[in-house]
Amino acid sequence: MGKKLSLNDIAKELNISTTTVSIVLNGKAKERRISPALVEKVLKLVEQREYKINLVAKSLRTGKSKIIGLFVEDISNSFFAQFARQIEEKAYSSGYKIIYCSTNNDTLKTKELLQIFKSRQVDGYIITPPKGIEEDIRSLIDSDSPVVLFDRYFDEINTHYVAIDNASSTHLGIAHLIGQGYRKIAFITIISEQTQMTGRLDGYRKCIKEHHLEENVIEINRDKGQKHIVQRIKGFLQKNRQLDSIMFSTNFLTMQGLKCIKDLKLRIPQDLGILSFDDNEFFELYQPTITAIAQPIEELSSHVIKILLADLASGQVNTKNYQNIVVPGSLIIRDSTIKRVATKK
Amino acid sequence: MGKKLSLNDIAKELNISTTTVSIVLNGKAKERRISPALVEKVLKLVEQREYKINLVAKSLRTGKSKIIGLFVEDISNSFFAQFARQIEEKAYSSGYKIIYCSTNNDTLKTKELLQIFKSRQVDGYIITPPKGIEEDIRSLIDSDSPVVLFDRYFDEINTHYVAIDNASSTHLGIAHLIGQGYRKIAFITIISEQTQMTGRLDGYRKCIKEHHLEENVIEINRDKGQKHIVQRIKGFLQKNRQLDSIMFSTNFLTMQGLKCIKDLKLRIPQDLGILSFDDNEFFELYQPTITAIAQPIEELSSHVIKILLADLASGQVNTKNYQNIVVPGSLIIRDSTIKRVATKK
DNA sequence: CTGAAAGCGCTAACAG
DNA sequence: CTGTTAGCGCTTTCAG
Repeated sequence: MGKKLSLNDIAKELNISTTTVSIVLNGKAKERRISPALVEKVLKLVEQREYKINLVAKSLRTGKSKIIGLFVEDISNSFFAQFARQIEEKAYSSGYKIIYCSTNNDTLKTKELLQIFKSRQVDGYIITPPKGIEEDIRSLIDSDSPVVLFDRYFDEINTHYVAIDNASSTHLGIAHLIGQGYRKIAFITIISEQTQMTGRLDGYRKCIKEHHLEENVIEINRDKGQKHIVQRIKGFLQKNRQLDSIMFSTNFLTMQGLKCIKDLKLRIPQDLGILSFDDNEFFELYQPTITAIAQPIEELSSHVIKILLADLASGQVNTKNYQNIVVPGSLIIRDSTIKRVATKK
Repeated sequence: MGKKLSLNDIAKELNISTTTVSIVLNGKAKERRISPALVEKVLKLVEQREYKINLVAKSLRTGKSKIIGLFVEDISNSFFAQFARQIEEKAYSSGYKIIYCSTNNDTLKTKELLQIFKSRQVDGYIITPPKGIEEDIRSLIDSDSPVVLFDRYFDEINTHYVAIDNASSTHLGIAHLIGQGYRKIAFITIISEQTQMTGRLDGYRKCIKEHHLEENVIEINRDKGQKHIVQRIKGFLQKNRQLDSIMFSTNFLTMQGLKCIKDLKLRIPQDLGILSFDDNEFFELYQPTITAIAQPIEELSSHVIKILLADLASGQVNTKNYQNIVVPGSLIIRDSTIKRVATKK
């Protein structure tokens, strides 16, 4: 209760200057040659009085905060949640704290949030950018804040980024379907200009073309809500009975798709082979288990934090040498795409 | 690039004092009777120069931050993730930002984090507390920071809290099993002294006792990792073939349990009725669908934010009148506990 | 080996 | 109607 203890208070109590206390507390006693006896005394009183530094004042003075801002699209999505958790752990062990927020792919909200983080002197940023914030990213970099984009990026703007190779991973998946004898392969995705989505669509198209098959793509407006998505998928399935397999471009769509398939009483994989971009704990539990392209979250998060910490340590953005890291996804083959198990039991 | 613009800079440029600029920017022009002409001029320049306030300095001066700290046990758990997202939205629309972090139920980490938040002058706290931080919570309250505990609480300490009625909800679930003709009902839970867990166990015990049935509880050490959990559940199921149903005390355990049941090729609900505390998108998709106790996340988050904002608005903790809100869970009956569908097809 | 003094950018009394 | 002054709590030259 009452006033919080300040550096000054404890300095007064010892009849020394705040400077000295500050030096001791920042572990610079050696280099500033403070006598061990004094150091001892300071530390003791600090301990006793339970003095706690005021980080706001420190930030104001130093311009640093030891905080990394993490912007994910949606923290309630398991991919981002797991990513966030790993980043948090890794940052923590390097003395950085993470503060995160969901952008919901809302450009305006993201701009505001970015502004707030900036004026709180956040030291570095990890961002899954919504469209239209290229300028804000650039201005961040211009003001010497390290930024690593994640999951998606902008072709027109030079930054560090870490992402999965969406095209080749999708290609891998479609090739697997074809290898299993599927020929009428649809691709269900959301309307998006973002690289992670266009990459997936490109991978599908490329593979289909290479095998001289027919494209069948449906792009759904995600903003219209879950009901709309389910309706679209269901309608699509009903009107395209000739399809023998489907690839969903995200986790989320796969879940909705499975609901539809269940409602329509289609059998997997006999009536329909199913492949999901993004893995998920459920998919190995579902009956049948669902084949998926898994993103190496651990690897992605390691890259991201490594790049960011390097820039943070060097005190400046490594403009000469932007890291653009693209890692392959891995195909986890399960029962939903294996025709030969179709007739088991 | 270069120095950031400060209040002072823009004041100088207009040959007025920083005070005036500050007043204008804080919307107090009217009450301080600043001339509309001047206000206009200030606003215009601020716009033009893209001046952005330094919130760190503001916080240092005012002692406030317009930030709420949200401590959840694990952000990658869907229950907490959804909760976090709702809180975020609600706080946002009241001018507060959320910064969140996962405690992982780690007392030490939580203490550290709490300290950091405190010294960053976070205005209010929403916490799912790990054990052993009673004192820290108390000290927070003593320093006049509003705190709302969530999901669990401490009997010995007076605070606001919002939680589900664990005992009655579990009781409801067990009664449902009994109503369906199940008699040998086991309860699989984790070792924990926390109220949310003890409450669930109590509810089970009470209901079993009322019906003169035999208790069968297994408590698993969660800290030993996922493998250990699976082993324990599997071993338990193998050694207790007489069981006709199981209630899992959390989402997470249910998922692991379903894996075991699948491996052991037990049929749900014929061989084993399954009931989960905590619902989950997957449970309505699984074959068979899984009966669950759902927590009303929307309701919980509304209560939490309302209580917190009230204290925040009043500028002090409402010590006279702590809100202790306990809401009932709802039983969502699906196929996993319905014996009569056992022989379908 | 230690301290004085300046100042980070902002706001709030109090004076005009 | 507007400005002066002081100070939030800390770090950092620079001078002894």
